[in-house]
Amino acid sequence: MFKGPDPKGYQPYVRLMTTAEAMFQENGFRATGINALLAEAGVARQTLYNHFGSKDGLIEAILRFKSKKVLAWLSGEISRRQNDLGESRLEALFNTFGGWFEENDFRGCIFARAALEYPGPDHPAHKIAASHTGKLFGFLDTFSKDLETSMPCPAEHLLLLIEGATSVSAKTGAGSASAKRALQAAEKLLKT
Amino acid sequence: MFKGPDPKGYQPYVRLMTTAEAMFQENGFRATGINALLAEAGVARQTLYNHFGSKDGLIEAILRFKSKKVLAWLSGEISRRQNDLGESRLEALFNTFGGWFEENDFRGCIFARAALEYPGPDHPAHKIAASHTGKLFGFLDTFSKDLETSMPCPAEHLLLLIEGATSVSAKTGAGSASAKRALQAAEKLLKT
DNA sequence: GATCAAATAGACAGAACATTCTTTCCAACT
DNA sequence: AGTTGGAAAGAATGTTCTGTCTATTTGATC
Repeated sequence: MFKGPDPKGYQPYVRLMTTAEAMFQENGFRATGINALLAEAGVARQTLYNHFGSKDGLIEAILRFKSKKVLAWLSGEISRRQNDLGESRLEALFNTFGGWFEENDFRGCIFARAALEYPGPDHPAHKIAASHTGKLFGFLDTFSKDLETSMPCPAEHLLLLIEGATSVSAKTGAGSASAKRALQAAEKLLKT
Repeated sequence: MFKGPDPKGYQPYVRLMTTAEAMFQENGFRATGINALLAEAGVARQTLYNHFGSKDGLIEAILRFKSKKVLAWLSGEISRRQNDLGESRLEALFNTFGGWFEENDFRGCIFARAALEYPGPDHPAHKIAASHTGKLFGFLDTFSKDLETSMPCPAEHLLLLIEGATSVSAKTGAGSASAKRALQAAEKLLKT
């Protein structure tokens, strides 16, 4: 195993982040022990505490990181689908989520999990989950500005449909089917 | 503390169930330890294992019990709101959920939590969560039969909106506001 | 070559965890 | 009166958990 300071800069930090992201994603926060995490990442125990202070600190870092990553991925993927696949804006939005649901390692939304594993509204992880939902709403709000429609509050409705599809997929493994239904509903609402 | 066999029949079993329901609801499954649970219920350790075999067994029992309870409560509450408050069927449906979101001890849906705390699709708890979603869909399906509409697949859309509102409320504490939005969307979809 | 910061290995503490076990106790039934 | 079954109480199991501490090693910098 590797020893000494990192020649390339932040390898242990990065390895920690990526494995934590993967393991929290796969099994949840409480179910993922520090020991297993460190073994998987090939990182020393102290390194974790030097960087993050505690397991909770690591969780917060992961959630903050993920929030940015998700929003960036979202707008990128939407553009990509519009350009490469010729999908409409709305199609691209829901199909992006549909594609996510179809991934074979899909285990639900990490922010929903954070909010439910730490249900106290004052818990840092819960707060980040709430804040991410706010940012997603903001994204949908500007997203729906370009959407020519007389729909009264498009972002609210889009958020509901997306969250619903995500939740249903996480529970039943319905995959992209629920995203298709959500798209159907959104299209109907748009034409109002 | 109480001793000996139960004069009224199943008090320890019942106390176990009710406290487990409350504590799993409040803090989650993994976060709720057996010791705290037993202390809160005032029940002996062995009694739990005699009745349920394991903590997982207790969790399964709670989820199965809750599934029936929720569906019964749902139809009861809908009828009540129609009769007592003069709400329409659709209003009653969403306002029932809205009322739930407003409860001060609302911490999200216990089935969503089960599915996310035990994300493996083969885990018993996850399966029960999936099955409950199926039953909720069934309920919405018969519910929407009486709903005169040309809406193509009403139950699917209603499920998406309800799940969405529940998920958003659990994360942001939006309360009944998200239920109102969902109702708004459902009404729009209905008129199609 | 010496120094310094960062990472490693691993022991360790202390708590919490689920589960098993034994013993005691009491109420109901025979 | 004696037996039985369910429950209580709590000790003991072994595991896992987070977090701390120490000592060592490494690579980069001066």
